[in-house]
Amino acid sequence: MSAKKTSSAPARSAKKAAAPASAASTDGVAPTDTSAPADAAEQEAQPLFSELGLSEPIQQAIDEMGYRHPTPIQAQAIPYVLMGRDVLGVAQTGTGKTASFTLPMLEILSGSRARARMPRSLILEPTRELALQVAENFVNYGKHLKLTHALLIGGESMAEQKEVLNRGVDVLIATPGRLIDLFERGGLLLTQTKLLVIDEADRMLDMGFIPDIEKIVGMLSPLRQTMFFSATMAPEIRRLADMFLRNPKEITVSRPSSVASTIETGLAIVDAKEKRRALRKLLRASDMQNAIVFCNRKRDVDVLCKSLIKHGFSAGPLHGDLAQSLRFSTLEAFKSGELKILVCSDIAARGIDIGGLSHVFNFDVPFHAEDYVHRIGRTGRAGRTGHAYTLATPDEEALVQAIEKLTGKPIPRIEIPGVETLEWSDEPRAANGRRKSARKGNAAAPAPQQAVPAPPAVAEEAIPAPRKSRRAQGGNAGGASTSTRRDSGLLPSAPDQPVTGFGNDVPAFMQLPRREKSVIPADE
DNA sequence: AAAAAAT
Repeated sequence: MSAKKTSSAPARSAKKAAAPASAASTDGVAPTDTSAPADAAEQEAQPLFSELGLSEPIQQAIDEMGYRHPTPIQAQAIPYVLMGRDVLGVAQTGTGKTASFTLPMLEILSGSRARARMPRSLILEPTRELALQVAENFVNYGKHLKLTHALLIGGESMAEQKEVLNRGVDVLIATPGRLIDLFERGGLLLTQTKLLVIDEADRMLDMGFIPDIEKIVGMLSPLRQTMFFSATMAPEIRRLADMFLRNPKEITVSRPSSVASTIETGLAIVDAKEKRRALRKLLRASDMQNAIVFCNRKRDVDVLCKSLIKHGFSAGPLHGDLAQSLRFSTLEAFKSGELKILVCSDIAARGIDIGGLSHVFNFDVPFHAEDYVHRIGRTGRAGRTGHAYTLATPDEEALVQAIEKLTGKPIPRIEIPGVETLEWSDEPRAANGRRKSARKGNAAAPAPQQAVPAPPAVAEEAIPAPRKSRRAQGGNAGGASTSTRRDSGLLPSAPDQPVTGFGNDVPAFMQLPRREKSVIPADE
């Protein structure tokens, strides 16, 4: 999204506060070579939006937003989407991914009008914030078109959303939960939805949304065009793509800039009780424009944010337990520059695109190493130098090692003046407590299972046996009328299926419920 | 362990 991003920052700054317009590559497109000077001849060689086949109203909106050159994923994906092809995009936020589907979708949809309750296109996003971001994109690029959109997300009045749906929308942007909810209440028909976007598929997977997504895709016509985006192509994601897409054009774009070259990192080991003070020192020491501070827990977000405000910082909280209206207004205030510090959970670790972020602070070391990469990836975009500092406590060596192993390089240790720097502790720490319960589990598991009277092999065969015998009964010509009726209602068919195994004569002990669960001592 | 998403 470098073209989009770099020009969106000044656009915002015009509205509100000062975003540093220091970017060397202000008009930059291909982020692959950030060191190259913005040479005039080179610029000529870059593709132009006007060559992509978008119609006048859309082109005009692009012009007005100050973009001339598409990013690599935009240049590659837009023509294929316009052709009606499915697209599999391996790209993350920061590459211009969103516009690579919103622009051609607007083009395709601009031909006709929506009908009541039947959205013509659907975009699935993992978080509400991302859904809002996509909606903004539609508003911006679609301002010279008469297309309607609806944002279908949780935490907001359903009545209003239903109202909009009833009038008919061209674009439906949704998080999975609310969409399914509304569908099940009958407020929505997806049979006419011929364009589908599944965004951030890898994150949907992490968040356990895939069953929901499968359900939603099942509501759509198989005669649809699908665009599927993911930052990674793990085997599981590949499997999903194969399931949802037909003959897709696969487009892979690399990260806008390598993390290493544009992000200056640092890590300080401090006492847990000193973390808030250490963070304040860091915040005051750095020439910070705006910063995100990540915490691992929602309640720590609240506590830390309050503390920062008390110490005179311009800070606002963001996590999933806050009211939706507050989530959006806080994010807006941060984007506009009104708020300098966003204290948040991992809700904002991925995807959210905030231009010109100068600093990221990890108040806690993230539990998963990949989250570290996602978190610090919020800064150092578009060729600018970003800063990412992490506070660790002495017992978090393992977490930090995991990060350093993943990124392939150590995080330079830093000292914070006035705060004592500690060493990693060599105490076995929490592992002790866990080993205790593990031992308990290991010792408990085999013994009670052997205590179950029937050997497992027999017990498993015993399960289908009663069903078979009942089925055989139902097939009996002169069976009792009541049981015949009941059985014919319960059992699918094949009354003449041959009786196997024990037939009607099932030994009584085998019909007893299996007991092994109750045998395991409940001492946890 | 935590976070996200439906009420």
